[in-house]
Amino acid sequence: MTSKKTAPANTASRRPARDALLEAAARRFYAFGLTGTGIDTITAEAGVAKKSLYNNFASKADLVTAYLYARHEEWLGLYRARLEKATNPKDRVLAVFDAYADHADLAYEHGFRGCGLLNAAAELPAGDPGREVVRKHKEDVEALLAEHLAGLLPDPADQAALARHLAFLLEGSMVRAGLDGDDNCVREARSIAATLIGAL
Amino acid sequence: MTSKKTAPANTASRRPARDALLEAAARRFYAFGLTGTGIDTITAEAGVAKKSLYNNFASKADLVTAYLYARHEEWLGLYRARLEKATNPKDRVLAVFDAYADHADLAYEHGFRGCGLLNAAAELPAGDPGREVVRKHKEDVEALLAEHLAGLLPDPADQAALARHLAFLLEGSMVRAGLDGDDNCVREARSIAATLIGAL
DNA sequence: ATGAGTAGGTAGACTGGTCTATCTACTCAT
DNA sequence: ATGAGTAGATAGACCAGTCTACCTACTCAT
Repeated sequence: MTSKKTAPANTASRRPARDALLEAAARRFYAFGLTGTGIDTITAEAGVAKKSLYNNFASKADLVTAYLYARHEEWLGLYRARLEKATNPKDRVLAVFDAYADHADLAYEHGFRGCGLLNAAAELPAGDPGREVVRKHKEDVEALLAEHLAGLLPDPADQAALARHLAFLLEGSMVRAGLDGDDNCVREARSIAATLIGAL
Repeated sequence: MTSKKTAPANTASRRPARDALLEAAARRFYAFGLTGTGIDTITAEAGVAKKSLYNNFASKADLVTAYLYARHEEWLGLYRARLEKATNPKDRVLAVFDAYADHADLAYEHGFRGCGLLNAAAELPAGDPGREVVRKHKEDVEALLAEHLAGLLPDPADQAALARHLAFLLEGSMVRAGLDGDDNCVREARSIAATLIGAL
């Protein structure tokens, strides 16, 4: 009775090349930059044929875009996990800061270098569509802050203003954390944010 | 007689290759990144022989380091000009923000892309000495803030804490400004900072 | 159940071009 | 005649991307 798929075992044994590629690309792109990482390095690290890269992605630029989206999703996963544990508006705001710290704490075998999306954007020239993806991500994060602030501040203008303040604070701390190679700055920013919200 | 130098006209007409190189490198590195800019592009834009590059700099990495220091100095110049016009501690703090906005307003023929030092650091791998130069610059900026805050806050611990808060705010706004392509975020951060200081 | 087709994988040669860096040979002002 | 510049050839590594040739697992019609 072949109506039941025996496939799962097989598909598991041969891991889709796309996943291996994306994972290797993420590691290398984060650690050594977009331009600093060659196609051959990625296929070698993924243990995959070069043909497989071009079967799954139209070009290196396409792989870069996929990396950008994957990193955004990765952060969202971290954030959602933190959000579940938050029981009040204040903790939900701080969950955004926690997710950033969590992202910084992921085991980076070649060292922590700050926000991967920002680092990627830094390599892209002014009009590049990839920069737009990153801009969007940062706006999403700010919107999340504003949303949770709605539970603490009645006036939408106040919500937006404080969300912006917190977004700048968080972003700046992440930059400095990347330069330091650890997440201390982000934790400091979290506590500044907590004070700011606590005063409401 | 040749005792009187006719040189000035000559030295002016034949501008030192080093300066032309540094200027071209600054433009290209900022707009297209460190790795994204080749040596040939730089010498061509500088209108200089390749040999002249290697007469004046040991390697491309050496040129990158010179670029990093030059950018730091450029910002310092902008800051000092703003500082001269400030007559009280509050305005001196805000002069730091103004200098960032001024840096953003320099005519970038290929578009504004945020802090050049940060963008450069984003391309350098974790242990690279260039990252240390950038880290140092950001710490200097924070120290400047703390220094001016001393005229507003008696407790050194309070000065340091607020300096950090303002430094994160400023840095984060610069990042977002770079993503947007204009300096609006930095101006917003300045006004948030003004409110924060005004409340003292 | 078998056998052909299909989808997606492997290894690696190859093209055309770019990268950093070195080097030769010439010019010119002091 | 020396030092700093010019133009440009050259070396050797590396780049993105294409391509041939082969392999393996799964699907499905017979």
